Amino acid sequence: MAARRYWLVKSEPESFSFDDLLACEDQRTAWDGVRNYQARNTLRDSMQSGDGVLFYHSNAQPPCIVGLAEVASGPYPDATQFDPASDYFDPGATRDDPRWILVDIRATARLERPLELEELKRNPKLDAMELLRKGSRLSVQPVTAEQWREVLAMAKRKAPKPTK
DNA sequence: GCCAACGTTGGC
DNA sequence: GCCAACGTTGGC
Repeated sequence: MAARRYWLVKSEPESFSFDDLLACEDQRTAWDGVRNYQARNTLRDSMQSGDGVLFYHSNAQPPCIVGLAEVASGPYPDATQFDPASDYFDPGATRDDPRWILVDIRATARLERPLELEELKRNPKLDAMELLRKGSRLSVQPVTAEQWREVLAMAKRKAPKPTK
C-alpha cells in the first residue's frame, strides 16, 4: 500500500465552504468542477483514497485554510461535464472518452483556528508551499508531509498578534 | 474594482 | 509552432 500523500484544495466559500462540506451526507461530496488540466491530472493520477487534504478558502476575507479532509474515493469521471444544464458542461467530453475526472472528498476536522494566508506566508518552513508561490492558481495541489505537519502544528499554536 | 499571472484559443 | 487576444483566478 502506497504511503499517504497530502494535498490542498481551494474553494470559494461563497460557492462551497468547509461548512457546506460538513453539512453533506457523511460529510462527503464529489469534488466536481475542476477544469484545469494540471489539477485534473493530479486528481486522476496521484490522489488516493485516505490521502490528507487541506481545505482552503480562496476569494475569502481573509483567505485561509479552514479544515482537514481526506480523499474518499478513487478517480472517476465528473458527471457535470455531460450535463448541458451545468455550468461545468463540456460539449467536447463523451461518456466513452471523459475529459474531466474527480475524487470524493470527506471532511475530517475543522482546524483549531483558521490559518490565514498572511500567517502562512510568514512561516519560513512553508516557503516552498505551492499555495504561496507567486502567481499560483492551481486549485488542486500537492503538499509535502513536512508542510502538512507544520500546518497542523500552526493551528494548535496560539494565533499571532496582529501586525497592523 | 483593479490587475498581475496564467491558461486557452485560434488565425496564420 | 508562434503569438496576440481573450478569459480566469484570486489577492489586494
